[in-house]
Amino acid sequence: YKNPYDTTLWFAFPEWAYKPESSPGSRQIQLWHFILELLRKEEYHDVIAWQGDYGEFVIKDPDEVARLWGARKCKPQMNYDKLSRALRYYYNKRILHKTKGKRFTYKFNFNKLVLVNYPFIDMGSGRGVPQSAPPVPSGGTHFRFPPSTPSEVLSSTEELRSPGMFSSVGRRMARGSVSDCSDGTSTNSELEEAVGAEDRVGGPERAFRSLLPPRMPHESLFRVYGGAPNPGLPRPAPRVHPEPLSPFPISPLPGSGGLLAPTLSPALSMTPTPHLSYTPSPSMSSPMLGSHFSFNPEDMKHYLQAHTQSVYNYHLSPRAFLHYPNIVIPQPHRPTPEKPAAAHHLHGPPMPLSHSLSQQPGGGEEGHQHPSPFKFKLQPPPLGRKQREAGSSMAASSSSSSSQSSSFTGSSQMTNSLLSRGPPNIKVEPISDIESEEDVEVTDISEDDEKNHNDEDNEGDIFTPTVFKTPATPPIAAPISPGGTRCIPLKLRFKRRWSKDQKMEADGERDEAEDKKVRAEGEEEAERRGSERRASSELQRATAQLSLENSGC
DNA sequence: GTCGGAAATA
DNA sequence: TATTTCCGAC
Repeated sequence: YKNPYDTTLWFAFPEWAYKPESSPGSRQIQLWHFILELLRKEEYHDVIAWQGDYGEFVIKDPDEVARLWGARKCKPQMNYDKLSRALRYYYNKRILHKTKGKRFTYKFNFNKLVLVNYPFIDMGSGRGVPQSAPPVPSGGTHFRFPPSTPSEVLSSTEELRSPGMFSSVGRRMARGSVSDCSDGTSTNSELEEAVGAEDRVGGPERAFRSLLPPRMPHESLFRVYGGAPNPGLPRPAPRVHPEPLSPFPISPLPGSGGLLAPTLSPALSMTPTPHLSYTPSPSMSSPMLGSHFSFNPEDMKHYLQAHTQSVYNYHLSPRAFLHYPNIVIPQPHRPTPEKPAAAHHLHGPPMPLSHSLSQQPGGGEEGHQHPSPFKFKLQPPPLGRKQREAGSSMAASSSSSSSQSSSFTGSSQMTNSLLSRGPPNIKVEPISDIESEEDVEVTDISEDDEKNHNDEDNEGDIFTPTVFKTPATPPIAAPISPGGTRCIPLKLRFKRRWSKDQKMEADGERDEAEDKKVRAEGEEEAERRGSERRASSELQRATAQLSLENSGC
């Protein structure tokens, strides 16, 4: 799958990230996205709401949730039994786990998942928000799902147009987003009903508010995630009004940033280099988002605090913190000369750690030349199931480490291994540790572990922020590729690294994905300009297509 | 209520 | 691939 809108910006992301399915606003919304969507809307608080611990939510009205889900998926026969089965599948993926002893209560493994991808997500909009919910968890990588579908784009567009406003119409639409069959076929009636009920529930403010984490000052949040790498640079003031319609306050859509105002994006224009490395998606740089991450001390401070809190909340081991400082924004080794300078600015916020980053301090990669404390690394695409299986077998046979790496850390380890694999095995923490730390509430860790070891890596870790998983002792590995990476263009480097990994991992699919990435990267540079220009047209196109997509069930 | 295997589905 | 569907077990 390729992002039709902007090939340049997503070079660094794993293939899966670009799949429409991974995109919150996409037509093929995934259940967890949907749940998140409901959770952040006040209208549905009677049906499902955050409760208890950070990331924990209760389905107050299972039937209703099922109905909504069924409506969204155009599965009128949906019921809680089925929905819950789908939820249970998330256990293995580590997207969620069950809170034992509490009926209809589940908990997101935000640390690995949502936070990273949706740093802005509202964990408890207001009431009942788990204090523990780390508002800015990972901050991570700024990774955002690229807008894959026109619908997403549309939503983003709408956000711009009517930010924060909830007219009845708006609400309806919002609702529609939640449970919309798109073409309004059979499920509409239900939707309508719900809408009516919901309408009164929350005003615009609420919706708005809900976007922000309860404890995080808006300012800090926005800033934190802002895309302006340079503190000194002017930040686009525009603050985005998160749209209630979209599940995520800031949609990752390129549409928002890349499409709408690509040129404006600070990241792009101002810091070409960094943006390559650390700005995975256009959204980050998008001005409209207004949420640009800045690395200035204040922001960093906020960010760190938030993150720290979240870590503690998760019962993560302090080790996690150790890595923060190490996180570095990946400096794209762009052949470009400017890069170094830009790199400095980015101190990374303690970013997130997320999948895209690596924790290696020394990473040798690049960034290190600079004092900048943070480094980012790109995470390789998650292994596919095929790979998993294959990998497991391979791993078992080929390397001891592989098993662990594959299973457990997907992100962190993978990253390490792939990107900076000096030493072939980078392993780090035993899975058990990790899990215990991560899954604070998980009841069946043991079970999880077993299963997860295999599955986990692939899927669960996909979302996992590296930081959390970061091994206490990151492999210091080989920061630099044998070939004197520094001089080598980013593209080549990645390619080489990946190639290496591939060889080691022998992964067919993955390879392809990686190759694509590589290409994307390459293209990126070449096309970047074009893409920006293209963006507007793309947007239009996307919008136009929206109608088509909406017709579906 | 919850779990998870198995097969079907798109 | 991500559920959806069905269902037996605890």
